[in-house]
Amino acid sequence: MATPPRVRFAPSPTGYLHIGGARTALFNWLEARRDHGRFVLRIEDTDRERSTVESVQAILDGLRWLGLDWDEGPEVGGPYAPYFQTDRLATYRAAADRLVAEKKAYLCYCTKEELEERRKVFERQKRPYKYEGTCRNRTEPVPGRTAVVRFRMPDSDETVTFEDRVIGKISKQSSDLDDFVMLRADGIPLYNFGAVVDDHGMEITLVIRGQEHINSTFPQLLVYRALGWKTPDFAHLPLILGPDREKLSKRRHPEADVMLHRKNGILPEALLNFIVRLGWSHGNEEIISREQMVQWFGFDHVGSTSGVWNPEKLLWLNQHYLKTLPEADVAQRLLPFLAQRGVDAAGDPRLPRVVVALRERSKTLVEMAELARPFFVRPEMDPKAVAKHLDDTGRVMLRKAREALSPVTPWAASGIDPVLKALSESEGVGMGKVAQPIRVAVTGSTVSPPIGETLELLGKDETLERIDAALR
RNA sequence: GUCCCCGUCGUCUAGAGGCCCAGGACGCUGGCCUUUCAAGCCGGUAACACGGGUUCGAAUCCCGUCGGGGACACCA
Repeated sequence: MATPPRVRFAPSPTGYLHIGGARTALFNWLEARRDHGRFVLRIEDTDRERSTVESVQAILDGLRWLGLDWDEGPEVGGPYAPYFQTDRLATYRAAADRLVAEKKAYLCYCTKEELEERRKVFERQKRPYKYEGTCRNRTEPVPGRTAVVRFRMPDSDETVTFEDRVIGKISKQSSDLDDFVMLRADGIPLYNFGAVVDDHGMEITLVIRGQEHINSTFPQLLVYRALGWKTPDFAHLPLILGPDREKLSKRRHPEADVMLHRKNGILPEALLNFIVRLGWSHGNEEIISREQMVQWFGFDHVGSTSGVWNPEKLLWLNQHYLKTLPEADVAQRLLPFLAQRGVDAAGDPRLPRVVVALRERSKTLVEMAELARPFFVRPEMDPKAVAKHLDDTGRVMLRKAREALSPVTPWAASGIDPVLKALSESEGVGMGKVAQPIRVAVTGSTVSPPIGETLELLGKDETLERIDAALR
């Protein structure tokens, strides 16, 4: 507690920001914000085959959309720069050289083909693969080959243990580990080495990551020890599972894409709220603002059981935020969704009122935009709605309604509703018989806010014109 | 297969030995409200994986079984 924590989110830029990554980033961010610490963003771009600059951008965009700002990292710099691993190769080389000199690591000349061959043999024998140490005691280079650097596991078996902030004590036998590759021949580090060198170099005090990394913690711990470095604390977060109960992955779960949710009209507030409750809780609280998260967050209430993605709850939260955020704010965010549907409502004074009228009937901005469209442009008519409500009797009622409506002034729900009510009474029919034909005539569908409100928002001229058009 | 982690309603979870014949939320569902669709309000449904211990007492501690997931690369 004495020194503020330094935490980091270290994604590899091999695709868009996914939900699991976003949640890891969020927990790191919360930990840093709560405790006046620093949130570092480091890009682990050491997989040159798959890393792309587009992915880096996609990840930064995703984090920004969620409002997870980083104190150090790409585009903002910081005292431990650079923050891209491929810009830090000299550091890894130096650490690796030292380990080799101290015989805690060694040069390995085995080829990938040879290793692949051995791996197959192990597989056939149904034994877990482990590097066999072919080069462990080699003293001379193999001509014509370049060497990778391997970590030398302890000769005698021992128990490697650490105290996880979420799970508690976790241990493993070192004999279950093998001499893993730390550095490729071209000097680019592999995860278990690069992460350690950087976490130490960047003075990270707490490593927060997903449970899929528990097993890689053990070799990393041995690297810290070999280098004589103090180890950070670890907190392994429970996994997020897809509906099939398997780890949420880009390959099989489209909902793993953070930006897909944005496209689907989900608000970042809702996504964050949903994600934070997957694995963390604060009593019975369900609706949790960003400020409250920062205030309440702590690892004592992070659970250790995996959570399943639950789209209905996300939608429920989304509607909650749609209903409670200031309407001007929601209106602003709705604009691009309207634009996609050919509606330019920017600056239209009715927009915030339309938002208020629609937010309790929309779960997403997409739904809201669709319901909002008829208020700004002539709608296409839903044939089923027309057939049902604008049949002969419907049209007769619509004509009468039009006559009753035309003298109404001023044009407001408070004046419109009594007129329609009176009509339904004089005709001896329910309000539905009166309102539905009008609703279909002006919005093209059977669903809209209360009829008086709908007509008021639409305006008198537009209302009467649409009724006339429907009557034609 | 080996190793690691996990196991409370369908789902997210509260629960840190008696407050629990288990609470909240989403979903589903009955009702109310109602001019549509919603929203809202009231009610219902549904869980401590199983078996042994420890204890006066266990969802909570220990062991085992079963189940689920994760990791086993010159990916991260």
